[in-house]
Amino acid sequence: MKLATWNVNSLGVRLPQLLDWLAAQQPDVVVLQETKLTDDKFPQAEIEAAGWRSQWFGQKTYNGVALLSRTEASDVVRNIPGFEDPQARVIAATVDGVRVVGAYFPNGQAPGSDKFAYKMAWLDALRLWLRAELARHPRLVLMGDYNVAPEDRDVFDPVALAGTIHCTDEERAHFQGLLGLGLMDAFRLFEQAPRSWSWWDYRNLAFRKNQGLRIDHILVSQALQPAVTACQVDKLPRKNERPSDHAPVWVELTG
DNA sequence: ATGGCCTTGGTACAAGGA
Repeated sequence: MKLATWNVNSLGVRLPQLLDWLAAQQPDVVVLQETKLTDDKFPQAEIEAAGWRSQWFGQKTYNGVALLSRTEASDVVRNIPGFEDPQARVIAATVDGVRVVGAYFPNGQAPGSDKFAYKMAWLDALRLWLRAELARHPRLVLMGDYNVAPEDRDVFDPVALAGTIHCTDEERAHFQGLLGLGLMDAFRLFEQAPRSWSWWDYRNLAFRKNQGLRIDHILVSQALQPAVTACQVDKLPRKNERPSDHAPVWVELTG
């Protein structure tokens, strides 16, 4: 079973690239972030014609998430239950016995800002909800755009970017809090090339210079960890014409 | 050359992203 996450930075713009990638990679489950589409604009017909079912949850201009699957998804949840949020950031469902949580974590803009405070509150709510979700569904995967670089080795210039957004101690403590629920960073279960990133700024020739951050993650529950056989960032779509600034990340599970 | 952005809404350029 192959599960993937990709921040497409506008599904309206990136749909052809998504369909190409689905055809090439044949994932069983994909979560998307930053679809930037209201629900009436979601391209369900095109995705279904390619062979994937869809669940989606969007809004105008900003945010928006979706969950695509080969088989039908059940028990779909949109956003964090009990956390009032005008922003469409979470979609969760059960697919083939795995609880899949797809999330677009808030950016946070800058430490000390209102948006940073929202990010912290959102992260608190996410962790509380996931604790209960894990009790109900031991086989769980949390994947998406976390907007957190967990360690210095996930940052192209950790000295220059120390304490800046994605790299603050508060954000990293929240990431550790998720690990504290019994989740594992699937990417770090395997030997990886140094300077592996999932996002490169559109500016400054960042992709060509490989100056990026690893902020898109796949965390797997303890019950699933023995089943994980591979986890990789697929840099190829970042080389497309008009790419998303994020690359997809995927994980392979046996069974 | 030692730096160079992209998307949306809306039709100029501000806001947001990371």
